[in-house]
Amino acid sequence: MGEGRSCLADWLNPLFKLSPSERSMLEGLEQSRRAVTRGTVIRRENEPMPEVVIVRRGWLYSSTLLADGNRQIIRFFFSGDVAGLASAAFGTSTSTLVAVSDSEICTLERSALRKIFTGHPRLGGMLLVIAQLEQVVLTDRLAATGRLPARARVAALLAEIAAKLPQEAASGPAIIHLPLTQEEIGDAVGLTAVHVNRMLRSLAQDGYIARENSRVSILDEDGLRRLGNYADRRSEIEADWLMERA
Amino acid sequence: MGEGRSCLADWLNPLFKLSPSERSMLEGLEQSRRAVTRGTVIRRENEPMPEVVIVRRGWLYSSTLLADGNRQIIRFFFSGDVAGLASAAFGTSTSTLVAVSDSEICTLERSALRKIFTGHPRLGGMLLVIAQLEQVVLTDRLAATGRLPARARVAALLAEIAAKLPQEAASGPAIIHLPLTQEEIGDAVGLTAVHVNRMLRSLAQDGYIARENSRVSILDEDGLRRLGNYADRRSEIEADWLMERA
DNA sequence: CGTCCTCTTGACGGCTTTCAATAAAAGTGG
DNA sequence: CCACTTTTATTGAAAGCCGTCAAGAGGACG
Repeated sequence: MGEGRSCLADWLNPLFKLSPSERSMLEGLEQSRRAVTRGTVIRRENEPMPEVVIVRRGWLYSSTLLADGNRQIIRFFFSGDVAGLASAAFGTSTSTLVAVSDSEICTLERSALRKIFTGHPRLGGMLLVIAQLEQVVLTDRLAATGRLPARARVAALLAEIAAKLPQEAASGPAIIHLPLTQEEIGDAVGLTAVHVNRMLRSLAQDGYIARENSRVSILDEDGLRRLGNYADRRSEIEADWLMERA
Repeated sequence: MGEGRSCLADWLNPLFKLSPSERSMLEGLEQSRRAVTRGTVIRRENEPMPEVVIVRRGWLYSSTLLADGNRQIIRFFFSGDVAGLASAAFGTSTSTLVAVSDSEICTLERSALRKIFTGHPRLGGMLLVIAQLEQVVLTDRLAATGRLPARARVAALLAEIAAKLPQEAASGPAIIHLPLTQEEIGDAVGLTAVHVNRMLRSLAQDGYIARENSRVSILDEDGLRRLGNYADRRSEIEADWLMERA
């Protein structure tokens, strides 16, 4: 990772080979860091949202409330992810943003977007690429929610989290710390907490995972991916039209 | 609509007041028009996709296949919608694109994106705004699929189509021509064709709609919207950071 | 130590799917 | 334009998945 001063730059660089000026632009923008503790509500649905949020460290989710009071968790955000790009199009937040773990975020004024697009068109294009990646991931989630049975949906969620959450390097099976309640998992995949519990038990019985408190060992990551129809979309990005520096 | 030579420009102009040079740029890009008949597969999943597709007239949908053979219809595209922006980020199509009705589309080379971002940064920003709008709409669909019962999901779909499909101007209730099979409707909202049939009947019995063959009369559009938790996101766009011309 | 939240498990019920059969509509070839 | 075939729509019955309700256990926190 190189411990850059901009984690968005660290996220983009492997894909696009940022120029020094592009990198320094991003570093200049990611000024206002803020630490948030687990459970903190960073942004509430329908509140004014003047800034874009970038995750430096930790883990967030965004959710929305339906008229009947049900909640749907839209997606999770990990280190380097841009969490509030919707503010590019809407003045108010379209979803509630909550910290899953203790995290560090930084914010980026909307006006900075204009600077990016005018001063560094190629960075603007990258923002579009990011948006498209997010859209395809959302699409995968929609397909899973609409067409897969409960157990597969839970498997898909675990596969995604296992793939994106930085692991403590270790030899044995990957162990992820899951500070999500089963109700939150249910809100993410469209199930009740009770049924999430049953599906987790079922996945454990079949040897896909093992559980102890809020730690989950991923015993068969490939199996989870197959079950949940999971694809790593980030590795499929191919934006050659962006590669020539303008 | 003004019958401009670029329907993307017609789509954008009410929101952003395009400059003459921006408009002429878009008109220059939308060269290769093509007529497609109902049912035509414009792009197939995982095929190379070198272009962005814009809908000039008619109506498309995009879908994806899961490993178990199930299909999920992702979304519908209407006049002015940009159907293949994902090609900005991926070299291959992430979904299959099919014409619902006889339609006219035009395509835009990927290399044109670079011209847009470098020559007209503000247009680049608009593309990002479009992407965000699409994402929020997708989010609404995910919430409906994950959290609403069958009847409400069908209502949401009808509400969306009624809102976006250009109506034949008439005095009575809006009548939409629905050349979708009930299986396709089911693939869009995550239900079987059989159950879609029952839900349509139920909606008709309760006076929300009336049906005759493939025509659906929308008798209570507000009611459908309430049932389906439908929101017109396009009207919520607020991208003032884009308004100053660069 | 008590309270609250979360997890766990069982029993039951309802919504949705599956299976099946018929009717209606649309497409095809003569 | 008419038989013929294929697809789509419709409806009923039965089964299954998931939600609801309920009760108890285990932890976290004050």
